[in-house]
Amino acid sequence: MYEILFETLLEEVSLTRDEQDIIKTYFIPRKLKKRQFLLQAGDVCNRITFVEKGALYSYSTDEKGTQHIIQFAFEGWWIGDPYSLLTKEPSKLNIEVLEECQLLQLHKDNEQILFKKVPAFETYARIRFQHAFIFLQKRIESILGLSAEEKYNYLLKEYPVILTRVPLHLIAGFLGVTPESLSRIRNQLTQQIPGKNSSV
Amino acid sequence: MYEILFETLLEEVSLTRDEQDIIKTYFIPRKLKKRQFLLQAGDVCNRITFVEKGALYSYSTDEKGTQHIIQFAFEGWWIGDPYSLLTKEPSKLNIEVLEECQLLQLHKDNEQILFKKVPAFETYARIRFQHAFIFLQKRIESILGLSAEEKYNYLLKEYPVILTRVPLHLIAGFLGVTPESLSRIRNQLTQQIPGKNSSV
DNA sequence: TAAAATCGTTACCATTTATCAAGGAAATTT
DNA sequence: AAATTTCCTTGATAAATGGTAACGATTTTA
Repeated sequence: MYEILFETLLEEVSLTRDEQDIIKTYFIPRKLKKRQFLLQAGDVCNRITFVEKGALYSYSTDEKGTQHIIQFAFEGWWIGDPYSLLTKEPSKLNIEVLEECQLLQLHKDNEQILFKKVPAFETYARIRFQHAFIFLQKRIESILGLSAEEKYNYLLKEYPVILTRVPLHLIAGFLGVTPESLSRIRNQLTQQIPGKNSSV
Repeated sequence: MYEILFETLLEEVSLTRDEQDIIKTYFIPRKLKKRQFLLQAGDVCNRITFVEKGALYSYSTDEKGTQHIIQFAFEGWWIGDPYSLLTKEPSKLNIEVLEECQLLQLHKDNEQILFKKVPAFETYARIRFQHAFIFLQKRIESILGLSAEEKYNYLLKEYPVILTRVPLHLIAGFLGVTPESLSRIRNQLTQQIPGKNSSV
């Protein structure tokens, strides 16, 4: 149940058995089925969620009904709405299940308690945000100036796992293009491959 | 010299006089003039930089020579290349001075030492990355699905300070549009304003 | 102060991407 | 198994944005 969590934590910090047991007591397991919501827009987010198994994604919906995909989350990833968590304002995000999930949730009050009891857990939190920040910075770099085709290729190269587990119209929402455009791009790409490199 | 730094830190965590003195000893002051580089692509970034006074920006340059603006930094902000800092790989970013700067730099080894000596400083680092993460998440949300005009209006509303201190072609690079497009957008907007709301 | 570089704008045309509409394949539900 | 929904694709057209070039205005440099 907590295998992936501690694998993930131990990649970044050292934790004694005792510390691991303390941490364990504050995480609450939760199962969700496909299409269920972990968070609905309008609710305040007050837990961070670790994915032991399954897949989810967070998104906002604009006036036209277009989904803007903020994040996907698979095994070993964290998901939540840090803005709502910080400000206590109602979230503008939905977090929805893509594949049946085994989750571990930590209430933000308990997170603060854990920071005190297990300083290494706060170190982990810092490192986690640091990584998440880098991830987003790279994503922004990939969004700025890249054409839709280049963005898709970037995803294909850097995060192929997303392509294999997420429907294309959500990937379109992640890249900021329409599903139709993404479909056309993929069509073009497959037509380029067949006979190796045409210029040889 | 360290006024803004401690103002900024004390907004998030408590620090005794002693702790403040310890922190002070690890930060190295540095002055840079307009157009000088804090970091050049190819160099490894091993310091984080706090801006006491002035303005800088970080960017990458693609094959076509287009600048992708990653970040601006003004008084009270941090700047660096966290990816290069983490991986020790040569940075792909340039960090250049926009307005003469008074900076405070912390070497990453000293940052680790500070985390041990002053735990509250690590707490601050966590909070800082948390805020930075939220900032980027909002930026991504604004980039996805928003038209160039909407992106500009978003910037105008949320970060007007940027508009007042940064040349327009850099703002274009920040929004991911060409300077020409941004110019056209601004032109359209000024033509809409004149007689209040035309539908009244 | 003269020369050079930077910055912002505009015009024209090309390209990319979105939008609207329709239809088929596959998965899910009944 | 039939019906429904979801997912992906394709075509035709419209809208948004980019690329190139040229022009002053301003700032910086010599």
